[in-house]
Amino acid sequence: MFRLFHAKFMGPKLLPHAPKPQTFQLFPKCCSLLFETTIQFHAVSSYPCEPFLSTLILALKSSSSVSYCRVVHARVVKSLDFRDGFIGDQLVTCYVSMGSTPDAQKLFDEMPHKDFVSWNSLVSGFSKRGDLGNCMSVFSTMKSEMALGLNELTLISVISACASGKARDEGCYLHCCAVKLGMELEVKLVNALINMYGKFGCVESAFKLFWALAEKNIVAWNSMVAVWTQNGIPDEAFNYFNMMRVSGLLPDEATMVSLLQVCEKLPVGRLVEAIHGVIFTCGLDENVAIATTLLNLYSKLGRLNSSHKVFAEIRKPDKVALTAMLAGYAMHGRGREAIEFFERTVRDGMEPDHVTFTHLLCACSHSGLVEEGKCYFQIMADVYGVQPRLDHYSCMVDLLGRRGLLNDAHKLIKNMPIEPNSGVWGALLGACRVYHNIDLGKEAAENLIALDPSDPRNYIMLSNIYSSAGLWSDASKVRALMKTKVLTKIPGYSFIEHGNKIHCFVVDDCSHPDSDKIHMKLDEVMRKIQEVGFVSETKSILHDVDEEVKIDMINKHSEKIALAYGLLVSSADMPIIITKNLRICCDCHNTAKFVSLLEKRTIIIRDSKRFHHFSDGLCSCSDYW
DNA sequence: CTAGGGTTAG
Repeated sequence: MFRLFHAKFMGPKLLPHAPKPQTFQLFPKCCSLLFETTIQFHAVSSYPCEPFLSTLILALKSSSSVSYCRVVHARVVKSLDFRDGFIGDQLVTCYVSMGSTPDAQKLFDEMPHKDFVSWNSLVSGFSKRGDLGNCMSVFSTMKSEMALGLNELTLISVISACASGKARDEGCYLHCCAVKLGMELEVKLVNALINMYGKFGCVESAFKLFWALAEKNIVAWNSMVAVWTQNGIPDEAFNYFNMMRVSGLLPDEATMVSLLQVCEKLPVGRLVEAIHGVIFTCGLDENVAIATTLLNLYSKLGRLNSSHKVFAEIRKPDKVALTAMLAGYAMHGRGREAIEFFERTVRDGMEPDHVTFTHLLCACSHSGLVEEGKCYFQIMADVYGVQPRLDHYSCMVDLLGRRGLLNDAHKLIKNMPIEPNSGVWGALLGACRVYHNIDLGKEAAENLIALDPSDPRNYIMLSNIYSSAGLWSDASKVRALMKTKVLTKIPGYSFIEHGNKIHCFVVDDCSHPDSDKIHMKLDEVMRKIQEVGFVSETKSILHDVDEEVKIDMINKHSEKIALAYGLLVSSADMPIIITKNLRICCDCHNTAKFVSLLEKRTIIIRDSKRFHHFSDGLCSCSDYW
């Protein structure tokens, strides 16, 4: 009976139709049924059926159930020995990927004939879970126990673990190992090293390794494009992309994803459109990963409509794509739409995870949907089994803080089961600034400074809090402290794209060729809006100077200059899109509202936090930001 | 019929 089943299931002719692991994932019931059937077959027959078991184990991997793993394990122990080693390796991989380290270690220790694959199953398992400690310790045991020396693939696994774990010393040590073993020209290994050095910020080392490679394949080129991207050097990323094309290689998924990510740092819409074109010519327009990156990028560049279009063309959006769309709504302050989208996709079978909830909560907070946010925070754990992480707490503190529920936010932080990070305290501080709560603001700022004493923004914010309360001497003490630590304020920049160029302005900027015209336009606009009731909001100015001087200072903010330039050069039917590296201030926010009404223009300002769409005197953020 | 992670997406 079993023979028949076995032959039918695994027979060579029918093999292409044999269920793949993914199938089991989709049909958990099928999966468990299959387990039961197998166990029964085994009960009546001791026929060794390794291939069948290995298929089963593949299914196990996607079931993420340790108990199923143990059931199969028990059967294996009963009916087979480990002479082959094959099943044992598979089971080790299973246990490790499920996070059941003791099971994996125990089985591994019991296996009599460990080969490279056995060792590597363990090493790569730990590496994949980001468990650098176990990964390294297994690696060193392996190194001392295996007389044969080390295998290239094992090294690659450990190198990857160091890359994601930011373990510099270990990483350099592994590079030495590789050199010692004469593997410094093996493409796969070198690519892993390039990636690692890129993650460490050692662009130079990555560069040297790449150019020493005799055979530069597509992955090597992609790795270098990624290195430039991750280290914020867009020019070189494009440069390497072009060199890659000259060398005759066709860009693939990874190339395009990295290249698109470079554009995130650049406020250049036109460039994205050009890359979008390349994606089409390379026949990559149906690729989900690329489409997701593109969707995300358009959102970040202020073009939610374009995001929408890209999303609509994804034939079968996966969880990542759906979350990217949700993030788009959140980023643009479309709370209601985000909730509707979330509910709809969950109804259609999406299983939300911690990232999904981060964006959903973020959407609630940016739209002031306090009750909804609280509710989702609750059911996230209760219904979906997603335990709140730091990001979720930041969102919740932000949500409560925006509404002025500062004590609730403070209580939430105090009751956190995990140590709050800068995101959490930063959210509280932001709220304290808006609602002028000095005591809590001080506490938040002090915690922030303790967490990162080298970040100038924390001092600036503390100083801001004191200034807005009129406590000038405290404010100047903080600024003096900054000076002794040689910390300087990050200057604010505003960018605007026009005529194939990016125009960048700082505060009180007069360096633009058309500077005179821009400042005349700015004066004109400010006068116009003051005539219809605009009043300057100078609370955020931290210096102890006369009101008039303050107004003069605030009127020279970089976003106002960029806005004046936008009004000067762009056609009336186009939105004015401005990018700012810091948060927009209250006064500039008000200015944009008035200008959108008086000049009948759509103004989109992307600051370091989010987007503001101004039209008809209103902002999409409903003054929550 | 089967085996071990080079790059990239929320």
